[in-house]
Amino acid sequence: MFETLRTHIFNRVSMSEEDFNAGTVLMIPKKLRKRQYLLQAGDVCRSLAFISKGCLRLYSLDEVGGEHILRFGIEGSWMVDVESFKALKLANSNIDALEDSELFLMSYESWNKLSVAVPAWEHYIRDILAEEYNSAISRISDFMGASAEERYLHFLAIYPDLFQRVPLHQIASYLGITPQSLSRIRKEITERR
Amino acid sequence: MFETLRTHIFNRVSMSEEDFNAGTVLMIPKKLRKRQYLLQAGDVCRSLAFISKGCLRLYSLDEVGGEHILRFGIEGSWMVDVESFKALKLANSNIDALEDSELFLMSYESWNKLSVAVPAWEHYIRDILAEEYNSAISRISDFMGASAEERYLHFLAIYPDLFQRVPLHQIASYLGITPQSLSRIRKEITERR
DNA sequence: CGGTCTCTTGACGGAGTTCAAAGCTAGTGG
DNA sequence: CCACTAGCTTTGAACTCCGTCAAGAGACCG
Repeated sequence: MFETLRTHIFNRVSMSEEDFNAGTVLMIPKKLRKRQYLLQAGDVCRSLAFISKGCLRLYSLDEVGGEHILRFGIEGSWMVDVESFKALKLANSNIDALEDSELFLMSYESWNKLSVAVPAWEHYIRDILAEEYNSAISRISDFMGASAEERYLHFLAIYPDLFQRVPLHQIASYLGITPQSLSRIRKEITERR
Repeated sequence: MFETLRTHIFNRVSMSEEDFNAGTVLMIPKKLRKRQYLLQAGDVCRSLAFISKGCLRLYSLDEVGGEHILRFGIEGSWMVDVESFKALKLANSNIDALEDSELFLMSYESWNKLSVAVPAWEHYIRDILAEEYNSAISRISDFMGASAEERYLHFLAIYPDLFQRVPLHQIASYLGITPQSLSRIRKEITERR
């Protein structure tokens, strides 16, 4: 049941089997259907979510209703609106499922207890946060120095199978370009080889 | 001596005076002159740096030698190459001073001891990391949805006095545009009022 | 002073957007 | 099981923001 999570943790930090179980007993399984919200802007993000199967996106809306995908989450990654979860503030972002998905939720309260009781879990989550921070930084770096085509190629490197799983216009949104532009970039790439 | 740091911490987490001191005794003061490196790409980032006075920048270089400023740090903020510090890897980024600056350094070893011994410090740093993560996310959001002018206005809102302290071309680099474009944007803004 | 660093302005070009239309695909209900 | 519709993708044409190249004017410091 927790195999994906076990692998994810043990690859990163050393943790005893008991410590691992101390965390997993606090987790609640949840299934999400395609298009179903995990979090809607205006609500409070009360849980950390580990994705054991499927694909989610975190996105915000601009003044004219356009969606900006800030992050994809696939099996083996965590999803949370950090800003909202940290202080139980109202969220500015939305999280929904791009495929039927299976999650394990850990509530704010459970997480606070766990992080005090089991330092290994605190370290694990801090590690994840640092990783996410780094990938955010390299994405900023990408926006500053790379063309849309280069960003698309980086995306393919980071999420090798995602372009076959999610619609093109979602990927375009993640890259910060229009679907039309991404369509042309794809054409350009295939024509070159 | 540690007044800026004291304010910064006590605004964020509750911490006893003893816990606070347990951290500050581990910190080493350091002065940096304008243009002096705190970290050079290829070295390892072995310290967290709290800026009590001055201004630093963290930047990377692209293939053609262009500088991309990923972050400014002013008095009351922390500077570190997270990727390098986390696992003592070789850094891809540079950190240097834009003004004569005063720092307090906490070494990797000190930080590890402290975070185990004093959970309040661990929470504090985790909090900072989450804040930085959020500001990285909102910067990405900016690159996706906002024009260069809007990004400049956001920059002014976040760093109200920085545009008087650092050269225009550094700000342009932070915004991901050329100095020429920023010059024109500024002109445009002043002409409109 | 003289050189380096910084900022401004102009002309031109290109990457990506916007608007519009049409073809394609997949899901849904009759 | 087919037909229909909504969502997705592609393509074209015109336009726009910003980058590039180039030149010159201040400002600061040794």
